[in-house]
Amino acid sequence: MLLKIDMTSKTPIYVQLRNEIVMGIGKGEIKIGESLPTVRQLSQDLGVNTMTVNKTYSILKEEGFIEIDRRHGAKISPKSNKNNDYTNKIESELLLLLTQVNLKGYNKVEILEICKNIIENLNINEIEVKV
Amino acid sequence: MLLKIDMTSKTPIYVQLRNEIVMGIGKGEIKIGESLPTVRQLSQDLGVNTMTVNKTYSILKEEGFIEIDRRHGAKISPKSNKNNDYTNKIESELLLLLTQVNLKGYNKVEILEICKNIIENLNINEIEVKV
Amino acid sequence: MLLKIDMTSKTPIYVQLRNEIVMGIGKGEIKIGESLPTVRQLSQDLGVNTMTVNKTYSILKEEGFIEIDRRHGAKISPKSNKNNDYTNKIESELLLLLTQVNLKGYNKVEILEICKNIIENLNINEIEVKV
Amino acid sequence: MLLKIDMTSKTPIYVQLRNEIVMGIGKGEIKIGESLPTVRQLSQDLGVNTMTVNKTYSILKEEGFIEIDRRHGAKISPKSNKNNDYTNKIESELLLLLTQVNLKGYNKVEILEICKNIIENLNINEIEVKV
DNA sequence: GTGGTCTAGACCACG
DNA sequence: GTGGTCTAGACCACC
Repeated sequence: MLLKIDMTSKTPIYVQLRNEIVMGIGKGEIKIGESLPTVRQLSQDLGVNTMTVNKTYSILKEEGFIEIDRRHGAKISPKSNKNNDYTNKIESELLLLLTQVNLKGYNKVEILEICKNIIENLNINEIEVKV
Repeated sequence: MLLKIDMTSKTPIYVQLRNEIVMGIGKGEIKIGESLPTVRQLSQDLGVNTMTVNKTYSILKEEGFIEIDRRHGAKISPKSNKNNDYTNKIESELLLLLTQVNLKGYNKVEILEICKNIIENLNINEIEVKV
Repeated sequence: MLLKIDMTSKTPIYVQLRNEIVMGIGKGEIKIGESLPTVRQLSQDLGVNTMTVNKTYSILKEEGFIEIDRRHGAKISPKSNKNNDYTNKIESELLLLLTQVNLKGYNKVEILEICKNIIENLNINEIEVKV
Repeated sequence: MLLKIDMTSKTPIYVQLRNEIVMGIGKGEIKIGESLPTVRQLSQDLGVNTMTVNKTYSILKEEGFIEIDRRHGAKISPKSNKNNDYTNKIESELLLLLTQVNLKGYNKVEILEICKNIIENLNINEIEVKV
């Protein structure tokens, strides 16, 4: 999995890193049960502070994407509970996003098409097999 | 249009306000050509500084959602240009979001259903009529 | 001469109007010695305040582009003195503008080409004949 | 780089500052990759508010002249994308400016000479080497 | 340390 | 009347 960070982005580094890892899991580049690099390793590779990577891992753990095993570091979590709070939050973000697409001049059919295209390419099978 | 701000949120006030107004336009609560409250009025109503509201309006103007008419203040913009940069940005956010939904255990059909529900309730007709 | 005003522009109306008239003179759409509309007439046509048009005319007079004759209104001035102060001001604006073009990635040849194209289309002959 | 602000000018401080910095980059007084002073430092040196400098930096960032690196502050951007919207805007300003020079009594040859002089002294080579 | 956000006032340009 | 600019402080998020 290749992790790219833009130091000049407005988005905090720890958020970028979190997003990249989530995308990596989604794409199947890193599989359930596999380990993430150690905090020290990753921070060195990226040239960022260890605190930054640490914060990223804490968030991923909090969100249920990874589990932190004291002995073996951070592993991709096999659980994928449908968490209502979390899902609601994402749905409201989705609403905001699609509203903007709407206001930018796309009609319902076009917006649905955009969504379909994205959904088609989601790496869902791999995950379902594991679960 | 009811604008609610969470003072304890981590999200900056001016961003919350921007999002609320975009949603308000999307829902048709405020229509194209209508005026937004004056900076002073809104800042007083919300109990925030005028510069905060000012910044919100500047962003909305920059994004093309409103226009500032020197004579009559801020109005909802009738323009809805499909801007490629902007659309690409939103699409990548959409990808991230749907990946998360995916990882939370929803399959393709379910995710598509979520999108469909949201799209159904978008207030597109009203907007098209106005344009 | 067609004068177009954008009420939602960041540029003040009286400046837009001043610029449009200068361009009109430059293009030869209105010739030396001819009259501009009265303040009242123009303000009514454009749907702007008479003070606004008044301010535009004052500036044009100040800059030497028009002369205001109490009996016959505003006429395009036949004089075109090379005023050092004014020219210096324009040159520094020119420097700023060309510097930006430069920083946007155009080289000397390209920038010169841009200038040449614009200069070619200036309506200089008409003016020189009049003088 | 020496930055001079005219407190009595009609031009907003943040615009003056923006122009001065663009000129500084153009002249090669500050080179690509180098850092601008911190917001606090510069605001103190100039005797203006931090928010004023902040606004200047935001605009320069928006225009692509600088990048804000979370770790090291504001740096001169190596990018120099030819942006069509931006270029068109500058070209119409150029047309207005050259029309004024024209109306002030300069003929085509003289105007071209003025442009040539300015272009000659643009610090283009330095920039191209750096890129 | 950095930039980002925010406040409670104020004054100005514009129309 | 409107939005735009500015100040002198403050606190926060990030690294």
